Amino acid sequence: MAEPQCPECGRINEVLSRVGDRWSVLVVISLAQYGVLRFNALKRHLGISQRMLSLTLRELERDGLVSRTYHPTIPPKVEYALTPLGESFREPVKALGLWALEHLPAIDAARAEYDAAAEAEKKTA
Amino acid sequence: MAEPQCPECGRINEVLSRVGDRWSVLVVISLAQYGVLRFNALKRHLGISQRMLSLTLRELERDGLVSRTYHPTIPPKVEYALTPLGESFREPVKALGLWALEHLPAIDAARAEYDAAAEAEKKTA
DNA sequence: TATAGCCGGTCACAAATTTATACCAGCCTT
DNA sequence: AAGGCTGGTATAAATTTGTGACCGGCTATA
Repeated sequence: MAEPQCPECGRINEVLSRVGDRWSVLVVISLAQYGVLRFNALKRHLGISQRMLSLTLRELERDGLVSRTYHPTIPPKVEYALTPLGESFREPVKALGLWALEHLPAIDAARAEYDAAAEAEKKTA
Repeated sequence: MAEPQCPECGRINEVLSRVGDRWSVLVVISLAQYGVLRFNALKRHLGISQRMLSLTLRELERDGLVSRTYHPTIPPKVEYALTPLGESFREPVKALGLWALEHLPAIDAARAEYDAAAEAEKKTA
């Protein structure tokens, strides 16, 4: 892949490839909603595999969006919460989520139409 | 992967997995900025591979966010632009892009700190 | 007392996705 | 005649993602 002509695109790309994947977005949404969540609570809530949750949380922690607190109780607890940087990510993420929920029907309709047209095309050919 | 306990997460996940990947976001940002762009202009602008641009544009077209106009001139031209649905996606995407540009330094700093701590940890162990 | 389960992970492996590379046909410039 | 531009596609390699088993330490159930 060549370098982008547009340097901003490179930088946006860079940060989106870090925190822009859908698991990260969903983790941030969930933490924003509940404040604090434990590992397995997140896992059940999102329907994510242990491995991906583990990786996603470590990356989010590394990027400073999420804090990890280990409680050496019995049984041990690990709590995850948003940092101030993570909180600042809530706004754009919320906007994205709302748009997603609002326009999902329109997208589904567009998809169906496109697929129907493609199908008709195929029969013509 | 199990079903999510949270049905909203499932639906947000669904739509984000369609239009939430970073190439789609960057294409929308670019089209929002320039209005109309040709295939190779987008390619050079974003630094994306031909294949991924081709796939991304076809998905965006299928989901009704982008329109594709073929001009059978010599040499042939293919122009891409945002549809009204795509236009409505500008706002949340712009918020995301701005957040990305604004907080990239903070993320880089958090990363550096995390990595330094991990490095120190390793030496201790 | 065995057996099973929750806790927060990790490990090895398989499957899916992304990327790089080469190629296509048609026309234009050098 | 050689190479470049147009908008792509085909193939293969590299990377990312997901699956299932396993870990030690504890507890509740039968």
